[in-house]
Amino acid sequence: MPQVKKRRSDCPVNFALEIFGDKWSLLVIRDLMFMGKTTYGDFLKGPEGIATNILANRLEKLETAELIIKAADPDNGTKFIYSLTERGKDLIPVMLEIVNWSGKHDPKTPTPKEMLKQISTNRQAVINKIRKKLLST
Amino acid sequence: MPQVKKRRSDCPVNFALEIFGDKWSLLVIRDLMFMGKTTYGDFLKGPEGIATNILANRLEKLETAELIIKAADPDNGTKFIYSLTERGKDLIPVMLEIVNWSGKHDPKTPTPKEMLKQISTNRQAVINKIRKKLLST
DNA sequence: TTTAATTGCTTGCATTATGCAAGTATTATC
DNA sequence: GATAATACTTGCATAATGCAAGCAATTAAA
Repeated sequence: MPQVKKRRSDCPVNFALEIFGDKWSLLVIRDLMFMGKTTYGDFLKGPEGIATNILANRLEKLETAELIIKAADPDNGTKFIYSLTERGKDLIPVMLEIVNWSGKHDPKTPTPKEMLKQISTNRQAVINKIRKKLLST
Repeated sequence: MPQVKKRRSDCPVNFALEIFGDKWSLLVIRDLMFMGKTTYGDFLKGPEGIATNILANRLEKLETAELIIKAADPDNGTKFIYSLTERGKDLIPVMLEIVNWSGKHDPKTPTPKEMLKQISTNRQAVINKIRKKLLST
């Protein structure tokens, strides 16, 4: 009998946490969403220094949850291209609000004030722009 | 020398994850933000079944991060009242986007369709309403 | 056509975090 | 003074994470 871990509750906050409630998953999403990264090696190079086994584990979990999808690189047989699914792209608003919150409360935030203003006052346009950029990948 | 854990990066997503990037912290925030809960015992009763030591640990961390504040209950010397700080209340947009995302992608979500529509089309009003309710606590 | 490099992992093991059950400290109530 | 309520703390087992090394498949170089 395949042991499927039963969910702790049906609360929507809990639903989300059971998928990406850890210190690494959203960093992979960030790299795909904002940084133009697409490969295992790309993610590994991030400033936080994720371990190889943790990265492999998160990629697998995110793929199982259908937030990302893995495809062979047609130009390079040793590589795989990861990209966001529609479900993954639907996290753009969540991610932007997180960026906004940190921009407001972290004195060391690197996010330009102009960008924070755009997110606050022009939300939908910013979302559309990011989505559009992701289309072409 | 007090060992302060150095941050992994200055990325705003990482900043947020280092504060509430785990499976429990946002559930405490949820209880304070949406459920009208205010005490240790309240949080303990939640449907997810948080362990007593984990709850104590998260309350301490959230207080250290100044997302919540702990105060003696003037009416009951055995109780403490926890509440959201301004910084904590600023997570309302993040939480609403999470609820929205889960509402869209979890077929078992308990959030009424009407509420999801309100969050999508009337965001600021919903945020204001929740903020106002929290004022009176 | 072997040889080396690139890429994406897996494995083993130490450390840390989580989960569970039980116990303690403080204040309030009887 | 004894009991209850509330908010924790502690000890220990299990699980997750972190680190270093190794491996397998494909590509590029000699």
